[in-house]
Amino acid sequence: MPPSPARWRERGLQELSLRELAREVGVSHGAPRRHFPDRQALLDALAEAGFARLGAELRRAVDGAGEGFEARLQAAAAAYVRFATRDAALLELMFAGKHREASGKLHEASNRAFAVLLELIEQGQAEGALEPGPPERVGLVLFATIQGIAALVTGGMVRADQLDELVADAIAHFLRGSRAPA
Amino acid sequence: MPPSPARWRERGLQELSLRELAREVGVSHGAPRRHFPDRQALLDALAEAGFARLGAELRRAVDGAGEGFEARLQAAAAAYVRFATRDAALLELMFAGKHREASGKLHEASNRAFAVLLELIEQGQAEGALEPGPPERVGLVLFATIQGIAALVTGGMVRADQLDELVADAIAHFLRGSRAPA
DNA sequence: ACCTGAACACCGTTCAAGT
DNA sequence: ACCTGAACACCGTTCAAGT
Repeated sequence: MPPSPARWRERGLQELSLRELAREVGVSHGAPRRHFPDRQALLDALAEAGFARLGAELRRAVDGAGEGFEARLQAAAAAYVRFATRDAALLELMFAGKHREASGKLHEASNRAFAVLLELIEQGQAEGALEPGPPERVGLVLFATIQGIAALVTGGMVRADQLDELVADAIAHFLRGSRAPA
Repeated sequence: MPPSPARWRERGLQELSLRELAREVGVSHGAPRRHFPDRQALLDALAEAGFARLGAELRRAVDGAGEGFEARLQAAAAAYVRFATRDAALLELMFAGKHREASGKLHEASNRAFAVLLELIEQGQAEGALEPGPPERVGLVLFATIQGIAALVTGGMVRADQLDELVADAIAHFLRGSRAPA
């Protein structure tokens, strides 16, 4: 029995088969080659679409969370982790793409998605909740933490229903460590 | 040209081929089946060995860092991230194994490796550097951060030479957030 | 311009047969 | 007990041929 389409979402976009895809669309196995020169090109296109969707979800979360920095940060982190756990295979693909010298268009798509987070960091700095400095650098530990939480969930070390609480804990912990030790 | 064995280490243990492996060892392609019933069994065995090595490296790092909690924590975090970036493909395999209901032996191996970190958390709690509570829970955000940093490096978003500084920053930040707000 | 379908070199897995 | 090698059903990729 071939892996159902749903299996690709939850775990293992790597094992997506071009031939099976073509079969499902009802076209010959050579046809996709006209649109995607090779298998990797298809995966890159999926990753690019993934970044666009991630960016849109982050934007929506931030915009819907009011004006306060902390609420916006919580919302963004929750949205990111939700995306990461719902589409773990896709996120893996998106990161793997960056790793092997992102194809340019892929890199742009990624930058657009992360722009939302950088704006958020800048707001936090303006409000004095985060230390000053280049936003990319200041946000790095924060982003690593969020990404790591997502990894714990997709890795099965944390149950999905503990997710929101863990994210809230992590954000609160992070902000506590960011306050000037005045 | 077949992927060289070195390629498996750095990126993509998933694409390890049983047939190629057998060819390199100079044995027929059916032979490995006697030792590993299927491909996943081989990957599980590799993951199990990976946990054993990770545990040993963590133990060595902690033991070689003196008695102080903070120095030990820094050493353990650095060792973990070093392992994660040097053998990214192996770590991915180790986590993927946990995800699909670890085969028992794999779970045990993982627990042995992480026992080093739990002991460390307990020391931190005893010294008052970390909040009280179940070590598994207290260490979760910390572990997520370390794991996330490793992901940033293997994902190419942070250069390897920035790694040590980033880890030190993250640990310092975390400990600052852990102090009682007295 | 786009699709088809045979062909090639690879897989993992199964299994009868050898020693 | 362990290995061999043919067989089966799958891949990705290439390419001449069709419309």
